Amino acid sequence: MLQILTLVGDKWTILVIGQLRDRTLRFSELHRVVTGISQRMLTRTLRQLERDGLLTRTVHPSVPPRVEYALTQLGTTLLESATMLAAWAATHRQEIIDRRRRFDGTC
Amino acid sequence: MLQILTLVGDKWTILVIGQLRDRTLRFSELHRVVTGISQRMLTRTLRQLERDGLLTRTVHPSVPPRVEYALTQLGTTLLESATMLAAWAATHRQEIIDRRRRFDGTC
DNA sequence: CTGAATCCTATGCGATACTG
DNA sequence: CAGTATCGCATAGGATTCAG
Repeated sequence: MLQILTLVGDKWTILVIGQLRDRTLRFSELHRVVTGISQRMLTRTLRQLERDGLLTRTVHPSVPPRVEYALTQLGTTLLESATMLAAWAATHRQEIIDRRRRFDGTC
Repeated sequence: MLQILTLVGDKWTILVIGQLRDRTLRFSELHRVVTGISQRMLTRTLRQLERDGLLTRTVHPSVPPRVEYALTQLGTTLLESATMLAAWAATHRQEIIDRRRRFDGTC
């Protein structure tokens, strides 16, 4: 249970599946659109998501190699749930930032 | 935005606010009901949640000291959103565990 | 009881270099 | 192109000790 929530809380997980919302992307394309992610972390994140059945990894045997990642239906449902949380975050973002500033000021 | 999602993804955050869903708890009570949390992490988690306005910290000047923690309305809305995600996790928990096992087996 | 401060270890993760 | 392997630093976090 905690492992599942930890999955969602992971910074890169959300960003990766967010990029795959309605399209298929190659490794290099993901590397480009997920700003700031290292090759290492992208690989690891994709492996875990594949392992959990949230996305599929399709290898097209060609030269150069071509690997495409796409959300599964399970991954899509997770994205939808996570989107709700993102909506909460977006709604209260400024409020929280303000509180933080005030809290830090009163120390 | 990411900082907000990271907040939710944090292991202890969810467990702590979950315990405060419908009641006020003292530091020592939280320490007892949030299984496995160290004193250090409980303190830090509570500070951050207070800083972000998700809970209130009330000190009753007495001997021995008595400090009570309670969710704010903002904290309650977060808990509700997080609960939706927890519902997703609960629903698909077994499925994910199975997929993991199968994935690990085919290596 | 409710913390704050210190120490110490494990791990996370970026950077870099190498492979099919 | 799509990774794997290795190194090295920074940070997280547990254990312990001290304080109001």
